[in-house]
Amino acid sequence: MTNRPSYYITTAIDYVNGRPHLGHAYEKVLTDVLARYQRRQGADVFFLTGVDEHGMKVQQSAAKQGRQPQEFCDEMAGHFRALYDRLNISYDDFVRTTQPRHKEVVQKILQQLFDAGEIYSADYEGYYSTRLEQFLTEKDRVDGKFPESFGEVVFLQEKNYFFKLSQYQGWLLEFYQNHPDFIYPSFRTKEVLGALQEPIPDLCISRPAARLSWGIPLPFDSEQVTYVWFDALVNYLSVLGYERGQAGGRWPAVHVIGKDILVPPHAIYWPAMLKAIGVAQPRQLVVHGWWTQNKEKMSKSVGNVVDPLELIDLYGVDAFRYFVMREMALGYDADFSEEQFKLRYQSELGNTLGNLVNRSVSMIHRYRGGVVPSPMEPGTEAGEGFRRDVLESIRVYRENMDKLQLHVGIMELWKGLMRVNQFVDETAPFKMAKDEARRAELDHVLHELAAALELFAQELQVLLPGTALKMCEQLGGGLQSSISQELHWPESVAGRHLGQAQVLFPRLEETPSPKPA
RNA sequence: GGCAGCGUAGCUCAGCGGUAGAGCAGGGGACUCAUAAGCCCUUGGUCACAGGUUCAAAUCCUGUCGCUGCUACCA
Repeated sequence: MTNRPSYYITTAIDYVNGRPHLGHAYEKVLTDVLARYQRRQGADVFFLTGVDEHGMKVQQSAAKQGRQPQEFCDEMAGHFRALYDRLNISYDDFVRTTQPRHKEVVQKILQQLFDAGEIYSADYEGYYSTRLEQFLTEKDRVDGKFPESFGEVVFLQEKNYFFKLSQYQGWLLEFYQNHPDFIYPSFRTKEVLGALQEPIPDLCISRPAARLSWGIPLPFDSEQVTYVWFDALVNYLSVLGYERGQAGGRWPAVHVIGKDILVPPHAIYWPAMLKAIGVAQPRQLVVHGWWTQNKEKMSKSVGNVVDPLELIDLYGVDAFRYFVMREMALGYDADFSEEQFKLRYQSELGNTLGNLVNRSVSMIHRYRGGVVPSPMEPGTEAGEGFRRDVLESIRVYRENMDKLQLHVGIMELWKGLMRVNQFVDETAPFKMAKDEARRAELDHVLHELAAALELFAQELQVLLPGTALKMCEQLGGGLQSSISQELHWPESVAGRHLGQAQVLFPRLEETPSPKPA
């Protein structure tokens, strides 16, 4: 047993029908940063990500390639997992909806609800497009006819199962009125409340197995397979284990999702489902926005989809993590442009951070043989000011992280780094080095530099885990997995033997023009 | 149509009741430890527009315009 607070955080599970893109990568980095941040705060973090593998599109894609759905899923899941490993995502578990542990929980929940009379069967009839594999509504008609794009349209009558969602409308309304901070950013709550103004119909949760075979069979009707939400959403519970009304010990979760799956799935279906099975509501929904590319919507048809792997190959994992966290205000949309990426890389990572580490480590090597000297006794007013400014930037960074204002927090941290660069110039250790009489002063300045960098390295392991590790190697120390309550100036760096100076973020070469040898 | 978010320096954004801010980009300067990096100074905004509340409004209220998004009986 531990007395550390539990923190269960999840990403949306990605649908394996397509390759992962920038949006997928962003969401996982975001969740990873929050998870790592909480771990440093001392929380007992459990971080879940994974993939959604059932459904018509997967069934069709597999068939198109003449393969079994499971085989197809195995390959696609591999792509996602490979990307997340590449991104240094510190997930504790990777769920796949085709895993037995998941199917078992889905069936338990369906059976529980069926037994409780929360699920009923009904016949549905309507026009159905065989080409799109979906039912059509009257508004799909153009001039009284279904357009050519639907292909053959037939009138179908079939049996389906429904979840009594409509009876939770009043409860949902009240829930959101009483929990204005359940969704971050809170303005999204208004969208949910808006949706709840209209009557919500019961939720169809099944498909005849004859039409859709790639899914989890209903435990009470083998002719039917459950459809989308009772499969996908349940992943959040299934990895924790579930017995009637009893979620695993790490529940409730913080769900990180995109704005596209807030209403209705995560804001309406999921709370109602949890309520129906007697499980507590999630702790919070963190809803992020979308990336555009040079102000245009990213889409496969426009051909402006950004491949995260390409960027990582070119600039490194940490540069990618930095950019997506720094550029997007959590909850809002942001624009992706490689120009902007390069600017931030060069200026903020290369110059402000990388060069600072490099110049500091180099000076300690050059002037003190790579051993961090001891500071002077009670610092001067100016020296105290430096410490105070650095600590303040970290304090404000954390304050903003706590409020999920990640990009603001990062800006604050960089203000601190700039303060250190400023310190180098105002104390000019390279001038002190030429004057033997200023030996103690130089010792002090070099110590303060190492101490400041030590502080930043420890903070940066959340955002830039690889870089933080490199910084620690150069500083002759190691990463601390969790933080102490009070921020304090690390005098313990005195006496450390530094590692070799190494460039963290190499300058980007100009447009490669062939140079004569 | 309903609702929401945004509209602050060339660009990206912070500020959200008390004399307009940061980073980048542009211009100038002093330095040399360092990835021709860093530091200092500087150009640049009637805080979309119009009303209102207030001793005082980017900051609160109303309206207008612009951009974006969500939503309008897919079982």
